[in-house]
Amino acid sequence: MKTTESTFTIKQIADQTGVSTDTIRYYEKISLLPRADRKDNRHRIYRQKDIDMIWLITCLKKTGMSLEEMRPFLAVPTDSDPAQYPELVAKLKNHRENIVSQLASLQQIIDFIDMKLEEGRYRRNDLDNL
Amino acid sequence: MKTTESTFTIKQIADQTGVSTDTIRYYEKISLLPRADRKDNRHRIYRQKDIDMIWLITCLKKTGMSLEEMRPFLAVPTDSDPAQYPELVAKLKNHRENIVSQLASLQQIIDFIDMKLEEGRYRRNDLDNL
DNA sequence: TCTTGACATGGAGTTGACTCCAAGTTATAC
DNA sequence: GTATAACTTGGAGTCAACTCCATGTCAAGA
Repeated sequence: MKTTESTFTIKQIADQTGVSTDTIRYYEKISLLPRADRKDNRHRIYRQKDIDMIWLITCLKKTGMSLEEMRPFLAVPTDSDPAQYPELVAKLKNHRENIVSQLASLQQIIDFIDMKLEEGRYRRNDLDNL
Repeated sequence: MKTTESTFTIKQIADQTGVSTDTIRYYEKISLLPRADRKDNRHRIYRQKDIDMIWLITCLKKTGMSLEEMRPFLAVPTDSDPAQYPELVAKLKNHRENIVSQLASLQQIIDFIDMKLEEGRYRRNDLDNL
């Protein structure tokens, strides 16, 4: 009872994800993305899971992860049992810690911004309170 | 009743902040940091506020902000009234929004990691739940 | 059939952010 | 007084991550 999954062109997923077609092809070239399926005319075709993967890349990028560092994360089959990949589990845990401490830093910056924005009466050593 | 503030060498603040001396000089060269005061022997001297500023740079960098983008943030005198800088207030508000949405994305990744780590029984379409 | 447009490929060029280097200065240790 | 170490400067080199370009293919419309 499998419904036919809708497919997209490279331009369409570029528009959807905000990542340029050149960049998507670049990600494929460096094997960050798997080689996309092709139509008879050699044009790439994409499915929802490809969009998810590009979204994950942009999201990890925002956390300061380099393309090289995120390779192992992208290599996990999305329907797999993580217990099968102990090294990856360690990496995930480690990056989780990085993100958590980053969250704390971000929160501090937001606090600083809020203080700057909302309280003109604090005139001294705002940065000290970071 | 002003106590003499302690000063540091470039090497010392490099060690304290985890930013290399070359990078600190580079930040000064591109005027991201103000020109540091010099001793008689032309060596740079730093104070606590300089360390705070470098800390702020690394923190903003982690939020995905480029060096160029953070210039206006660094230009605020730390003892100033933000109401005097309406453009900066707008930029701060805008970046605050960016960070908040980034926090949400990070939280989603953490949820994804936790799911991967803690629940081997979810075998299908984990990414769909992002 | 000819043109147009969206795609393909390989490779060169660009940009931001360092990172390294050579040559010079100054203070301290021997 | 000379060697060593810690700094100075200007500028060149490196690297990741694109971004652009020339050239070519293919399908559809006039």
